[in-house]
Amino acid sequence: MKITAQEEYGLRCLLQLARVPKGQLVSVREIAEKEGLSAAYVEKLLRLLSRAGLVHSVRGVKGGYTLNRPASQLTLGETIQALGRLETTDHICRSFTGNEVACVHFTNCGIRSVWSGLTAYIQGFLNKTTLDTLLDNEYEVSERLGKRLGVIGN
Amino acid sequence: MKITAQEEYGLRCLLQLARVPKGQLVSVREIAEKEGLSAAYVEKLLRLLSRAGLVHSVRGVKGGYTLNRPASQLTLGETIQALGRLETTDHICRSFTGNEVACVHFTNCGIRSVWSGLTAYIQGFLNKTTLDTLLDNEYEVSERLGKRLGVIGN
DNA sequence: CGATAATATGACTTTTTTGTCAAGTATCCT
DNA sequence: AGGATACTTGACAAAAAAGTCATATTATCG
Repeated sequence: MKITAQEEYGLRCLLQLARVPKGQLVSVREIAEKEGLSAAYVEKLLRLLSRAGLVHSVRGVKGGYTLNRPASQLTLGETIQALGRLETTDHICRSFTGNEVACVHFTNCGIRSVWSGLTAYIQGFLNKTTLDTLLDNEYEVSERLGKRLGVIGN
Repeated sequence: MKITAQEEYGLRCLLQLARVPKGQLVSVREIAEKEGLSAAYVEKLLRLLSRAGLVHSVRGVKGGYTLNRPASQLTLGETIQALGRLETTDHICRSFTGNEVACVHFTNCGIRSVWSGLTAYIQGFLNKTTLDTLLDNEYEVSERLGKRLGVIGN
């Protein structure tokens, strides 16, 4: 149960786009520099986000990427889905079949209902969280840091 | 954001132990057969659970594995922790540093508080769920299957 | 005691996920 | 037009996770 690299880094790249004024293009190179990632990798991540329809690109000199919708209308859920996919129970049952063709617990599984409850909740959480919220948090954090110094929190 | 193979299969092996009367030993071979996994793999998974103190083993002919505590006192949280670890925010910050030594958002991160909220909730969910609950679910499922046939549900 | 049936362990192989590269296409600017 | 700057893409390389193997150790039973 963990957050994958693609999810984490992809989200960060998306937030870089969310930080600039609406419609302004940001180049891969800029993002790569700000995030401390290679340009090639950022490119790959943005491609994933682009395929999912969260961002779009403009080619050529002065080109770059931009969000397709304002950050207030982009959810963490969609983002994760685009970058790594929060597995559905169905998906889990299909993946973990051991050496058999189908899961041995197919007709009688006590785990399934728990995973399905868990993923539904996580979905709820992620779908309710919009990207502008993350930026707001950020703002609050720097506010606090301005006053009392060095506290990291959890 | 997904359930890893170790978590899923490890949990299933643990449930095999939870299904037999208290103190009764179950051999790796038995579990492997019932779960459709290789004996070597089951061995590895049980070792993880054993290191974490959830089960213990008895060697030699007639040996096998058994739970250290009744299923009602074993939580999903502990199990996941033993098998794959639900990452803490701290852990996330340390892993995802890109090409830098430390995360570029270290002092001002809007993502961190969201991940930390999310993992805390998931923890809550997992820690409240005990293994006997999973077995109860299973029982209910087979009850239902006994009456009306073929329904899988999500 | 010796054969057998178990667990124990660390090294190894395979597969998946991460991340990079190189070659291509579009656009802008002079 | 031609050079520079950006995105596009699929193949490749590296690293991590999953899964296997060979060998050692322990206990029971005849």
